[in-house]
Formats: sequence, C-alpha cells, structure tokens
Amino acid sequence: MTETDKRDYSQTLNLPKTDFPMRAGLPKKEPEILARWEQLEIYKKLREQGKTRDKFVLHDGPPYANGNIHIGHALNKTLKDIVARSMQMTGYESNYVPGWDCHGLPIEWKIEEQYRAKGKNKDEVPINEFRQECREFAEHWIDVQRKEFKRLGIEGDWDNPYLTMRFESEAIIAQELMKFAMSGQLYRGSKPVMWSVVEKTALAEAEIEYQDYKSDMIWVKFPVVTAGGNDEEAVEQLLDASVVIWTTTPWTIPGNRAVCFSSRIAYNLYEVTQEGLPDDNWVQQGDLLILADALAADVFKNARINDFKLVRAVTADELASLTLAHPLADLDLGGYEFDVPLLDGTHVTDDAGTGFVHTAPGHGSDDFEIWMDKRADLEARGIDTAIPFTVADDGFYTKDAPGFDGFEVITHKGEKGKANKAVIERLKESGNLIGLGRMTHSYPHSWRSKKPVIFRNTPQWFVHMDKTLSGEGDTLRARALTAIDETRFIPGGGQKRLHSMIENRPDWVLSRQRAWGVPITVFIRKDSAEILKDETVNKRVFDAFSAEGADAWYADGAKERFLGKDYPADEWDMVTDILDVWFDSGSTHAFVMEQREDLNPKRKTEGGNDYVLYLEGSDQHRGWFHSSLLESCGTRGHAPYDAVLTHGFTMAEDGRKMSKSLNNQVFPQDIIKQYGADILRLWVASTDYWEDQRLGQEIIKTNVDSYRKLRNTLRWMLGSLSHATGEEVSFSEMPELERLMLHRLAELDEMVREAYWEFDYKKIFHQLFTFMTVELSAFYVDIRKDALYCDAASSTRRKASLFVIDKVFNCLVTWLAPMLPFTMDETWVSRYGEDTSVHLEQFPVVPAAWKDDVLAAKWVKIKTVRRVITGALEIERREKRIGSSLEAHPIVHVTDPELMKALEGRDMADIAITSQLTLTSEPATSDAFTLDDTTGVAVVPGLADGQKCARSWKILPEVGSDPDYPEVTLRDANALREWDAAQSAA
RNA sequence: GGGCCGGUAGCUCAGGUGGUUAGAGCGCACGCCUGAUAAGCGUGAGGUCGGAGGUUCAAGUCCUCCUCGGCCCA
Repeated sequence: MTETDKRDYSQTLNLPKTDFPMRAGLPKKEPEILARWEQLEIYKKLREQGKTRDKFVLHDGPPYANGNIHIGHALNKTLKDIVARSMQMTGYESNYVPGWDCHGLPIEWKIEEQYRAKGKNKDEVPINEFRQECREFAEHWIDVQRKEFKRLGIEGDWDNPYLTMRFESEAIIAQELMKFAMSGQLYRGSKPVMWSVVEKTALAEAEIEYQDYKSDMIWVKFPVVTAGGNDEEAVEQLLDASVVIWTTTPWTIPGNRAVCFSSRIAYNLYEVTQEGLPDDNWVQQGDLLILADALAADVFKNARINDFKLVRAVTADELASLTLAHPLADLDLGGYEFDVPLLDGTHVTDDAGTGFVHTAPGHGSDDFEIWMDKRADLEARGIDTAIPFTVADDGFYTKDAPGFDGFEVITHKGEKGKANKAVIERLKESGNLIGLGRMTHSYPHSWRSKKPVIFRNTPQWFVHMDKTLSGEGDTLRARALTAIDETRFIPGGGQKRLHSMIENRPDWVLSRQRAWGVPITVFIRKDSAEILKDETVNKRVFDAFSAEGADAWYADGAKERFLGKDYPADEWDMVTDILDVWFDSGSTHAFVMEQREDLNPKRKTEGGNDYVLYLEGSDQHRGWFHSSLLESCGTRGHAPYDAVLTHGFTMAEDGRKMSKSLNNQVFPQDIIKQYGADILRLWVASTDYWEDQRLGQEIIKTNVDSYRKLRNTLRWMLGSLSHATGEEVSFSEMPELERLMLHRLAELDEMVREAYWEFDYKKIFHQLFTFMTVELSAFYVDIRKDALYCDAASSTRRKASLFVIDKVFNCLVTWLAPMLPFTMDETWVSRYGEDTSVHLEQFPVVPAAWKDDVLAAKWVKIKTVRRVITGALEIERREKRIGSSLEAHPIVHVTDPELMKALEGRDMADIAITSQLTLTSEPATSDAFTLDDTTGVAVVPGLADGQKCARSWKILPEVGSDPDYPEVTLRDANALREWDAAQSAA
C-alpha cells in the first residue's frame, strides 16, 4: 500500500462533534441570549410553572435611583438572582420583583444644583413643581439602572417593578404612618439639627463643610448648690466651690441644662492663693475651683492667676452628687433658676478646656444624647427634661432665652450676631466669667452659602421605642428584639449586630424638613398640640394619595379638603415635614409584598409554607433590615422576613476600599464589555461574599481562566453527546467506573441542594469545578476517551459511558445555571435546541440508589495503585523511553492483599491508559518504582510489545491478526466491521 | 473613641468539638500528547496559617494584647 491508499481511520471514530465554540465571545453573545429569553417569555413561563408551588419570596431592597450602577449593585443583584433562580429550580415559586427608592435628599440636591446652574432659587418654585422634577429625575435613573441590571442577566419582573414614588406606594406609606399615629406610637418631640440661618433650613451632614472660623471662647463658673456625701466638712467645702466649664459658643449658655464630667478623668479642688489681685480681676484670692488635674494650670493662666494650690482630689462620686446653679441664675432674668446636674459622659476628655463640658441639649448632639439617656434619672431628681427652643429659625433668641430678646446668633447674611457679646456681658455682671479669648478652629459651614451653621433645637416626629402598647412589657423595642430572635440570620453574626442596635437605639425619628418625600400626614390641634385621630380623615388622605400621589398634601386647599366639615381648619395645623426615606423603604413589605398578588406570602406564622428572605449588604443592619423590622413590628407585631442574608463589601485587590483617588476602582460595565457578565457572576459565585471580597485585574483573570476550563469541559461533553442515542443501559450492566461517576453525582446532588439552601455558592462552585477538572476531565474522560472514540457502536461500555456523560451534563448545567445563566443556557440550547431553556428546568432528580459508598471506597484503592503506575511512567517519559503512556507495559506488583482485591476484575490497562499491563502479587525487586506514601505497590516499567494500532494507537501483539483489518487491534477490527456494514447499508 | 467582623501558598477557597510532615483548584515552571488543539494529560516549586505573648503533653484551631483592613456608630 502506498501512503495515499492508507485508510483515514479518524473518519471511523466517534470523535466529539459540536458547534459549541471554544471561545465564548460573551460580550457579543450575552445580549443575543437576553433577546432570546425575552422572546421565549421566560419570566412569564416561570410564573406559570410556579403557580401552585410554595413561595420563596426574595424581597428586593430598593437601590436609590440616582446614578449608574457600581460593583456593589452588581454583587447585590447577582446574589439575589442566584437565590431566586436556585429556589425556583428546587421547587419553589420564586418571583423576583425589583424595586427602587425614589424620594429623598440626594435627588433634591441634584435638582437644586440644576436650579443654581440656571440661576433659579428653589424657594421661588412651587413645591409640587419641584417635586415633579424630582420625580422625573428618578424616572430617568430607574430606566438606566434597569437596563444595567438586566444586562447582568438578572431575571425578574422588570416590566412591573415597584417604586416608592408610585401613587399607590405613597398612599400606603402615608397609611402606615397614620397607623403609628392612631396607635399612639407617634409623638412630637424635639432634637437639635444643623441649621443654616441664611437658608433657613436644616442641613444633613453631607451638606456641611468645615472651614476655619474665629470663635469667642469663655471660661465660666457654675457655683455648687448642693453636694452629697457623709463627710460634712467635705460637703461644706464643696458648697463654697464652683465647677468651671469652657466653651467656644457663648450664645449656647442660655440653653445650658447640665455639665458633663468623666469618671475616667482625675479632678481636684483648687484654691486661688494669689495676693494683691486688682479688684476688677474676675478671680479673687480664696476662690475655690474644681478642675481636671491635667488642665488646671492652663485654666489659671487664662484667668491671669499665677498662685494657686491644690486643696484635695474630688472623686467621681462626689462630682455625680453635685447640683450647680446656672451662671445667670442670680441676675433675676427669670428662667435660669433651675438645678444644673453633673452627668458622667464618655465623650468628655481632658485634652482641652477644663475637663467639664457645658451641656446644652438643644445645641449639640453629644449634649442631646446624654440628656436623653439620663432622662429617667433626671426626672426622678425633679429636673424638667424639656429641651428649650432658645433660638428661632431666623437666628434670633426666643422667649426661651430670657434676657436676650432682640439679639441674634447669626444674621440672615451669615455674619456673627450680637448674641455672644450679650451673653458675655451678662456673665460678667454675674461674676461667673473667669476667662475670655478668641480662637480659630474648624467649624461647620453650609455647603451652599459657605456661611457658618448652628445646632438648633427643632420639633421632630418620633416613634416611641419603650411605650407600652397592647399590654405589660409589650413595647416596640421588645417586639423587635423578639422578632430578631425568631429570624434566621446568614451569616449568624447579623443577629447579634441587629439585636444590640435595637437594644440601644433611641426613639425613632421619622421627620425631615424637606420637600421630596411622603409627607407626615398628621394634623395637630393648635391650642393643645393634640394629634388628630380620625379614620375618616385618614381615608380621605389615603384615597387622594392613591389617585393623585402625595402631591395632594401640598395642593391648594388641601387642609380644608382633608379635615372636612368636622374640624375647623383654623384650629388645626397641618404638618409639612416629610418622612425619612427609611420609613418609605421600611414599608415595602406593606405596599409591595402584601399588595402584590404575585407575592403576598403566607408564612409559617399564618399557617403557610411560604418563606421571605431579605438580602442586602451588611450596612443595612442600620438601614433597611432595621427600619423594616421597626415598621412591621409597630404595625403588625412581627418581622416582615423569615431570614436575613447579608453580604460584605467589595474591596480593591489589596483589600482596601475602592476609591477614585487611589485609581483602584473596578466598574461592572467595564468587565461586562471586556469579558461578559458571566465572568462577573463567576466571581460572585466563587467568592466568600459573607465577608468583604476583593476584586481587581488579577482576580478577574483567575476567573476568566476558570471559565475557560469549565467551558471546554462542557464543550467536550456536548461533542461526545452528539453520538448519544438516548439508549438506556441497565444499572447492573454498567461498568464500575460509570457507577462510580453516578455515585459521585449522587453525593454532589446532596451537597448542591444543601448548599443552595445555605446560600453557600462558593462551596458549590469550588466543588463542582474541582469535580469537573479532577474527576471528569483528568480521570474519567481521560480513561474513557478510548472506549468512546474507538469502541463499536454496539459496545455496552460505550453506551454506558454516554449515559453517564448525559447525566453528568444535565446535572452540571442545571446546577450551575443560577450562577452562570448565559453560558449554561447556551450550553443547554446547544444540546436541546433553540426552543428550550435551562432556566425552565428543575435540578434533576438523582436516584439515591446511585450512591454506593462501598464502591467508592474500593475505587480509592484503585486510584492509589493508579498513582504509582502514573508515577513510574513519568520517570520513563523523563528519560525519553516513552512519550505517550500507550507505549508502556508496566508490571504492577501488588503485595497488599486488600489493594489486590480491589483490582480484581478491573482492566487496569484501561484505567492507567496503557496498551498493556501485567498485575502480579509477587514482590518486586528493590529497584522497582514506589511512592513514599504508598506501601504494597511497586511498578516495573516496560515497553508494550507488538504493533501500534493505526486506529486506536494502542500497541498490542494482536495487531495484524485479523485478515480483514490487519492494521488494527481486534476490538478496532470489530468496530470497523460494524462501521463498514452500517455504511454500506446506508 | 465605641460595637461587630475579618486577615491560611501569586489568586480563589477547604481546614467538626485543639492531635501525625497545613490541603484543593487555578496560575507559574518543566515535560508529554497532537483525534477536546488559542485544547488535553502529567510532574514540580510555592505557606513558620497578620504579629507577640499565654493556656496545654500538643494550637491555624482556645485566651490576652498589638497590627492591618472593613461595616456601623460617635
């Protein structure tokens, strides 16, 4: 025969055949897949499919509609998608309804910014016109984000998402608020807020910038009025003394109600010993002052005193027992004759000042906090804890600051008013001023006007945390704490975190002095401050909001419209504050979950089997998990969720926060454009998202590599399955190697189902990936390629293998579908056709009978022997005695009877991928190859004898013995005979 | 400053109740194959488990402190 006559045996082999491309081209392919899903109406079909099932509701926490999505959004939505898809595939109806948070400050800012650019002033625009612009702004970003989320492959009701600004939503949010009002949980209190006199508005922390500012500083004596303790002499001594404070805001002195000290700081009583002081010196010889040890010298220096002596230490207990007089009390101004208590506060330091902190609860957050914390104690001491409103919105003092009428703290132009000067004069008169100065320091200014701001007490709306509700011990706090105990937290630490927050939090502030939001739809009686409680009025509000949105509250004539005939409009005030957006989103369970027929879960507590999960970043312990819990406990008595799942934050590759300035940001849009959404999703699936994750170029590259390996293994399966006929092979006929794979499938099935329920995606991905590379690609496939490619069509071994590959394929593709929806769908379609989708499948039922631990244990032994053989061949390869393992004929000496027993009936040549192999229980000579960690196995390498089969490339003596097919082994001759018969029949 | 959480090979992850020389996959290096081929197979080099003390016969695993990083507060 000449070369050209030689038969091309590759034509007779069952080589893998597939159109499934090795290279994915995801950036181009994914949009096509999305279009196909759209066309197939996958979402609709899923809902159809789930109609009669129990529901697994992953209730969406709404992102804020004001910009493109970032990596945190991508992580969050991808996780949600994996949850929803996997729960649907395990037999739940898992409908994902995305939502958006639309009201709030950041959008207001954007609109105001646009105004400023046009030279327009917000205050001159009718409020509903302004609100309309906010609404349109939100709408724009909802559309942008919706497109970006869909591009990630997130399945959900994108055509009907929920929005907090939809009229129905606004109506129910207001209705929920009115429930708090009706049940007596809502009350009007007050709180200091950052206030800009120039703009006559409250400012949020983000609207503040710090600039240097020159302030007046004063040192002021607070004379001791009463002192406690058993030592009479010590008490007498203290009664002659004064506590000294220092402040840079003299204008807050009329608002003073307490002095704070710290039990961690050392204090002493000092006596001024300096003789010959001028009469007009504010401190005189014999004065007794209490000061922090570390600061006394400074204070005396400022008071122009050189000689003083330490009388004795003053203990924290003594300080706590003191009552002081207000420094203005003796001037008969009327209104300062109250007791000033000393409070132990952790915020007090001895870095600067006197070690005592002047505390005006209406003018600072520390001041307010400690005042509220100690409220019960103070009231027990007979101290009025009402916080005075000493400064009006225009910067002028009010009647709550007697003696300072007509003075202003900050003028309407943002300049310093005469308040400080007036206070200082009065203090001089009182004899309690002991030092005066000026200092330049960093001070909060309005972002907009660049003018200084002040902390000012303002009326706010609160919900009681500790008010008794339905009975003894039933408070909002108690309800929430119980609800937390009954909720499943993943990871578990979230329970503790939320619990301690609720345990320690102050009353819930609901009000914001803003324009873009749902108004606090409450009326208060002008003369008594009583809250109107009337269901008819509430109904009018609800109906109007449902039809017209919350704008109805701000429309002309709204007051008369809602109050109706029963309440004279001139006797009632309409609240114009809006609700904090946390109340909006905290009510989503009410206006989304309960309202939508396609959600409306019937949970365990209601006798159903439906399950509700909230899934957000761990920052939402303070946010959405928190407000949803309080809202639901306040109105329904229980948590809105059965489980809370949290994820960490995405850091840059070095573990630090991503930031523009460090230039280490990763944008989802870039990854999608360059690699595809499935690569991003693979990262999500492989990472430990319960903690903070890292993301950067190297990590993306690792995932791209994993993706390639995974895709190629699937591609090979698709190619091999092109020869599958669907013929069943009975379990008893199945070779052990096949049964081993089915056993592994059964094990993996258990793992996958468990881990999906635990939301442990990295476990699923890592185990499946390792299975695919180690057990499938490098072991099973490597061994079975010979049978698959070369065995005759009728071969049971080959059919069994195809059967197994088919099962493995279905399992892997469905199991991975929630994580890699694009690629798995592409894979599924490649096998089952364009009108199918893996996303309409369930996880396959894997027969429990496939599990065979005895078999698995036996194959551990077989693999042990295989490792020694492979090791021996590696030496031969290194020494250039063989290239392919098919050139070898190892003699395998197995002296361990246990191992030998495992090998019985196995074709070890196949398993080791050699052409020939001899097994013997005879001990080998000492130069045979062994592995250190394996006893009882030794391998003497050798070369296979005979001719190389032109078809299967095996080297066997039998090659040439079939006269019809002299170039091949007998197995291949048989296969060719079948092949040729089939060809001629066709 | 306070509460909570985390730091295991270059990367991503495993390492029940403390117990042999700390594992896997990827990547990397080297080799083989050329019928999964911009693929497949094999071998190998990489870690004193953030650091320092302590408890213990024995600690990545328990305790204390420190450090770095994160979230939330102040």
